[in-house]
Amino acid sequence: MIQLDYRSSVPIYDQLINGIIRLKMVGALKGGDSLPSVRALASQLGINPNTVQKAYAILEEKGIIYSVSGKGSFLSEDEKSDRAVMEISLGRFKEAVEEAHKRGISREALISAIDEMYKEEIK
Amino acid sequence: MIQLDYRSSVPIYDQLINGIIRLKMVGALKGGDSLPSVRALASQLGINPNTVQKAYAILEEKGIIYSVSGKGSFLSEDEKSDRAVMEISLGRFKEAVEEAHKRGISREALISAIDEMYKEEIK
DNA sequence: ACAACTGTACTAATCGAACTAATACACTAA
DNA sequence: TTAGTGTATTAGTTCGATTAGTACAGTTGT
Repeated sequence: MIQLDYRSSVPIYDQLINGIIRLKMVGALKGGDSLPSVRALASQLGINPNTVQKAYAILEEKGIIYSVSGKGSFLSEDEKSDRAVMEISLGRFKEAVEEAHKRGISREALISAIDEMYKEEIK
Repeated sequence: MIQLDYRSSVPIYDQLINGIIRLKMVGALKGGDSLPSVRALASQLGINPNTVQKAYAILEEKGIIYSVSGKGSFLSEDEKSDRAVMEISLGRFKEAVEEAHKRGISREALISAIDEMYKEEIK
């Protein structure tokens, strides 16, 4: 499920958005799957329904989910959605790369950091 | 100089900290160099002296600068400081790598993103 | 000694975004 | 009809960041 860190400065709705995107990236959620209702997810996580709705609204705006009044919210199935998800995930990484680049960190230092994280899979 | 984005959700004092670290990474500031006084930098940037002091206090805590009452604030010269700076810069990047890893993004996709940013230097 | 700087410390007030709370309405399905 | 869904709106709360003002101690140059 989605892990929330209430102490983090990252807004809850942002953590929700990231969580759902991640579940899709990992394959735990697929196109057409239904999401928990606004109220259900809110009570499950102990937060306000408005916060969930805000997250859903933003995800819908990005074309990653779609909502139908009276029925529920579902993950989009078109490939545009897939691209949006990858775009967002890579987008954050690119920001970090740009930041590192501005600081004069070498390409090799970055790749080392990556390999350190991915080493289990390299062998 | 240091660029501030007042619209950003990143606190001003954090932007200050990053800015100074970046100036050191790039070599614009070196060990022993004096920093602007708390009041001078504040008025130059149009912010409150307390905000600058907070940034300086945190930088001092990390060993990146040191302050002397009545004299001013200066960049540390020991290599421990250099390591701290690199640590912090790389630390943010590593977080991004971990995030991408959790999402199932491949090592190759990350390296492509890096090369895209560093392409001018590769040729 | 004095004036003009420096860093440091403290308290109070302000501001804004995030979040909560409560309610209402329209749609869908059993 | 009843119970679930999404959506919308308004008001209030909470908390961290920031500002504001003041004070004190050390340094430097005159």
